[in-house]
Amino acid sequence: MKPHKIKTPVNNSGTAMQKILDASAELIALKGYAAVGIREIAAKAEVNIAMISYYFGGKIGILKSIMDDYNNEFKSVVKKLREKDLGLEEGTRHFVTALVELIQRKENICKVAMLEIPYEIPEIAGLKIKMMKENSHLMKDTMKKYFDIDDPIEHLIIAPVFMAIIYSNFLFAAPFQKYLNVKFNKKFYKKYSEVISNFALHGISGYSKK
Amino acid sequence: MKPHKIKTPVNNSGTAMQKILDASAELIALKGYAAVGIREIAAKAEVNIAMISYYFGGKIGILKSIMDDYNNEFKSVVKKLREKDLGLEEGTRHFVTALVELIQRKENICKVAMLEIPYEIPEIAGLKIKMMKENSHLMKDTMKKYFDIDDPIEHLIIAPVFMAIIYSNFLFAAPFQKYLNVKFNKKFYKKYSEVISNFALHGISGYSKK
Amino acid sequence: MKPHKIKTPVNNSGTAMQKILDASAELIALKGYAAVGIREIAAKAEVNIAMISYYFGGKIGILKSIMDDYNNEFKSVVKKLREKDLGLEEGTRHFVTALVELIQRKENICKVAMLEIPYEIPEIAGLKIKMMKENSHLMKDTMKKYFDIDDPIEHLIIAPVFMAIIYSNFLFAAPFQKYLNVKFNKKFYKKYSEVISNFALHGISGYSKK
Amino acid sequence: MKPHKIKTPVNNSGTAMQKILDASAELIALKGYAAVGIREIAAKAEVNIAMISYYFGGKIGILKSIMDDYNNEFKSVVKKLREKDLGLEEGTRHFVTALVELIQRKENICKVAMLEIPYEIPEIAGLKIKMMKENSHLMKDTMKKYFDIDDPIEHLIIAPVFMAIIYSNFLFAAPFQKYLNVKFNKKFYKKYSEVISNFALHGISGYSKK
DNA sequence: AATGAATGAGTTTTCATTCAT
DNA sequence: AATGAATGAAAACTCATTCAT
Repeated sequence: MKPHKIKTPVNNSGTAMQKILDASAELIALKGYAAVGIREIAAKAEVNIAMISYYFGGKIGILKSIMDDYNNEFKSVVKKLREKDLGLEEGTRHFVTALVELIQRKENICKVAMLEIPYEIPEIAGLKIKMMKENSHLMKDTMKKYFDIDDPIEHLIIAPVFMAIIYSNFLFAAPFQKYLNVKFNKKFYKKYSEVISNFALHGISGYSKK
Repeated sequence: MKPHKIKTPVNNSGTAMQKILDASAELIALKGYAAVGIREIAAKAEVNIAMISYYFGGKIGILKSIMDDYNNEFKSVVKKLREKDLGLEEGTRHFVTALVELIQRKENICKVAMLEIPYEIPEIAGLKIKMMKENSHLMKDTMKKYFDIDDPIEHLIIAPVFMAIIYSNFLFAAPFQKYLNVKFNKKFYKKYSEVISNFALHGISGYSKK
Repeated sequence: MKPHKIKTPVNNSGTAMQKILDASAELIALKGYAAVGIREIAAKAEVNIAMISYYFGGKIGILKSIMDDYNNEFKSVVKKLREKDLGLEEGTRHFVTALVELIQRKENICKVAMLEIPYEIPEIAGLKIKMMKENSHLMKDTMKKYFDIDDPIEHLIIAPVFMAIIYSNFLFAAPFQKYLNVKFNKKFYKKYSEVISNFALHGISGYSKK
Repeated sequence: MKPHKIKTPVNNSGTAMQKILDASAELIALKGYAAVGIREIAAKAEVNIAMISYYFGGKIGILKSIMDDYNNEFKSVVKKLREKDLGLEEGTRHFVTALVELIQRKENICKVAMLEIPYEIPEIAGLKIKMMKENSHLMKDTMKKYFDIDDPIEHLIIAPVFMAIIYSNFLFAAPFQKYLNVKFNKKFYKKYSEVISNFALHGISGYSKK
């Protein structure tokens, strides 16, 4: 298993490389990594099957690429947020909005990065865990400023709750979009950001410092 | 593809059938349905490969079995809750507690049933959607009693949020249990039920009728 | 790459396993390991392709099996020879005869084991080197009894020379058998043993102790 | 398959062509023709993959080139030897020395030419057989002058024995050089030529005319 | 002369399933 | 009820070659 240097993705969106990434993200988001074959991907992307190995060094390279993409996007969101140094409420609303915007823009990428746990590549699995911990700490620090939460267990509960709320639509509704007679369009996601932010802020308020 | 009547599962837990189900649930929860092979299952369950086709009529039969199991459990939870006819707060706490208890008891079954969308068997996919809609309606009716929510879109947002909160640990923390130096034991899940209930009740309180 | 326990070869010669081994040895002896495909092997052996993975855990397992077979045979030859405790001349003749007999009996196995160096499986490559060293030592000890050879370099030259002589036909003539209008039959190999033995004994005589 | 005229090799050793040949010979000598891919060759030679088809008309062209090179070298050795018209002993020593020198100088070329039998290109396979026969006749004629060998079978045995002796190191020791704690350097090969010559002359002496 | 992208046939391996016993 | 052998299709991947630039 030789290490394949994944060619740096030039996002010229007509590119074979980009077409593969797009097709992959869509299919994997829908069916899961293992259930999608490279033939299917190649067919959807309208490229030759061999291109996948050529560009990504194998099927798993695609997943790696997607994860990297998401990680970069997510880091960028967090970084921008920190620079602004907002208060609790505004900070929460900005965070939610930015994340929802990201989800809208790269829905498939986000879904794949969230749900797939690539045990096959410990390198990525490790990266994912690392990010999770970082976010967990970030959230803990933020919350300590505003809330009376001492129990480490509660932190362990609340950080995932936040992520789950934000991703809720997208985990438990979006997959059934076509059966639900709804369109998850811009307008919807605007509303969504608001409702989610409200819910989160009220939800956490039980702990607010007197 | 002849229709195979799955043998009614006699839950004598030493049974080949039960061993297959247990092994399957664990593996599928971990890796996803498509990523698990029946050889792997047979090996873990310590039964002969051919037994799987024999008992379940094929790999997909296992998934069907798991889904059915979850559905029955979930229906039972809802039924019991309805019989009790509790108020909002107590009702919510009971619901959350019952669901968390179910997750503890049948973690793998729940995870598989939640996350796998078996497009391959429209019959099950349909069933899943049907259940989702039912629950959505149930939740909508309940909420209408207590809250000022008119916008159908908001309902569409809030129902998944509830599910997401309840499953949050389990989606965003449990898979990394061994990396997080935590034990998700009974004590943890007791706390978890409380925190989640509080969060949900506070979260929704923004809409509470004056 | 999971370690596959190669099923213990039951040499019932009608067996799928044996048919695969026979076909493989013949083809690999002719073309070399890398040049032979498992489809070709399966076709010649008249078994299903999947049987190769089933029995040998993959193409490389066949090579391993062949090497093991040869090693056992060779060890058996050496062991028997040692038990007899013969003098130089008789010992040499016996050794050559036994080896030539082995070559006749399992020509393809011998050729493959001699010429293929399975770098892909360090385990076997190592085994091969180990055997080579053992034989080298054995030969050195034997020769010290009868000959005046001190220079370690000369030992390093002479041991391979012996092997080369014995295998000469088989390396530089047998592959062209059909072009040479000869039949390498029993009668030929009887003569061959004699000539080789004579040649070796005379060849080494330059070093004989006065 | 159009006939490709291989560009006449200009042995300027920095040339892409020469780099390909060097890399190929080394790799093929190590692993065998079939086991080596042109990508591997191109990588080692540090040229673009397409260059191989460009210069050699395909992978097989490389092998052809190597074989031709060896054949020319070998013919040159034989020709020079004939011109000198030496006696048995001196002739043998010269022949061995010249061949060993050739092996030293072009080890990989020799090994490839000796061991690879390119059934895929009948043209080369035929050439190889033709050379083999010529050498065989040459040797037979030479030996008839000095030895009492009538039996054609014995000739068939002895010619390969000679080749095998000369190539012995190189077949049964050189591949394991790094495991044997030896350096096969100039000094070694000088000794080697001597020992081999002695061995051959003594070996054949059993047949010497009274 | 030289390159990187692209191709399609080829490779080995794995899959879920079925069969004979 | 239970097994180990066997199957054929499909999986991912690699190959030598060719093309446009």
